[in-house]
Amino acid sequence: MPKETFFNIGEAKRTLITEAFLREFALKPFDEASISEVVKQLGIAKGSVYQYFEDKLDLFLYLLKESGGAKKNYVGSIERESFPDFWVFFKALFKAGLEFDRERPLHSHFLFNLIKNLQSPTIEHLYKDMLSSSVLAFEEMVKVEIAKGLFRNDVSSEIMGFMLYKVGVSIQEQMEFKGFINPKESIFNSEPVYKDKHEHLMNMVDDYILMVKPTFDKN
Amino acid sequence: MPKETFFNIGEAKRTLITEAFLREFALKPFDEASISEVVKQLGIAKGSVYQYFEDKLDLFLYLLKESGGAKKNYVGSIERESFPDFWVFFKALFKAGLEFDRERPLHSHFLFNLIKNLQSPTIEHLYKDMLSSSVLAFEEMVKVEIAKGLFRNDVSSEIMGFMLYKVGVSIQEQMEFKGFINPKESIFNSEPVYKDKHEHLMNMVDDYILMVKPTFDKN
DNA sequence: AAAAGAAATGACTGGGTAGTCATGTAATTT
DNA sequence: AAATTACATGACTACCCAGTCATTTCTTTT
Repeated sequence: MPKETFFNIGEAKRTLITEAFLREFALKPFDEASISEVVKQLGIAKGSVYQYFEDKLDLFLYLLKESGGAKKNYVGSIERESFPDFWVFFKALFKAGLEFDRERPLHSHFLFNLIKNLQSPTIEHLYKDMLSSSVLAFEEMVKVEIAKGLFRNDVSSEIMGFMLYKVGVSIQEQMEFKGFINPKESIFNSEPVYKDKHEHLMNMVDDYILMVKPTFDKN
Repeated sequence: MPKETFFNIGEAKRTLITEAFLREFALKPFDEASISEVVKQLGIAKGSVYQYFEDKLDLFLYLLKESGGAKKNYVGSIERESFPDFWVFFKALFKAGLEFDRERPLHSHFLFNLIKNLQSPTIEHLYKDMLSSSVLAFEEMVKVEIAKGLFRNDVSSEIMGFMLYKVGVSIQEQMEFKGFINPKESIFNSEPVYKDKHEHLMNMVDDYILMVKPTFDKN
């Protein structure tokens, strides 16, 4: 948790600082991200950062919480019950993700790089927790569909949940792999990752759904 | 490429040095891996390393080539033609991977950590190349199956190839995620990652095949 | 206006790193 | 045995970093 100080300095400055660090941690793994460099960019003293935060990890966790919270505002309201079919629901999640990306590009960038970010030895332990919670969420979705009789029940929900999680990640990774999006460049230009690529992504999602439907659906 | 010197110092010493660095790069991302620490472990002078190699990257690339070559000796001989069915072939690849892991644990460790390893900013450019070649290999496999009329042709081979690659990776990741294997610990104990877990992995492979077959197979 | 409190500062500590190079030692050739 | 070549060494350079803290500057309260 940041110190009191950080919330007393006024929103304008707080935002400026937050955004600069979001950028830094979106570009580099935790251990490579440099506080010294960011304060140079910001034109503030390094000591100030330690008036606001306990240490580097505290700062990182703050950014993580902020970004996660911001994304929840977009994705959190989407409920399975509002959709007739899991895959329409699945698409809606991506659609919401795109809105998040458009309106909160820096938070989006930060979360985009999170998986790579967490590989740093110093915060390895966080990785397992994050992964677990993500995978578990997908596992729960799978269980619901199985209970509804819509997903097959001859494969364990653990494996299906993990696979479903991987499908979600793969879609984004393939967008990057194929050069349709360029996260690093987007951060540099302060643009959303999926700027002008909304349709492109949704098409990719459609392709993936078409492909993996038979792996999950009953019959 | 290592310098001449490295091949003049005798196999025993060369192996010792190689293995120590394989361990280091198996444990840490490129930028975190420390030459200083390894030479301390080895009890040799740091300067010696720079008699053998141009720089850190040269050393890393040597290890990469060695490990890749070693793995090819196990996996390279397996040909699709020898199997009636793609999935039997797919299983055979994993089976060969297990032999490699058993007999060349250090190389196996190194390659296991490679994906994480390559996230380091310094060698990011290598990442794309490595990923490309892996994905392309799977894409080619998919194309062959489509041509044979065994895989569906209503999804692009690019997406299917990428997915197939991801399936392979996911199997290993889930083994780790579920705690069935523990790479870090295995390195520490100088044991194969899949020691006593061959059957376990092959069962996981079977589960995955059962699950994803409908995504790839025609009908 | 004076005093008290809050925030900003940057030099400094202690730690780490990759890579260099002049010097020393060992092995090989003459 | 002398000369030459090959390898080994570790102190040293030049650079990073996170985090500290006494001091100064600004802001608010008295």
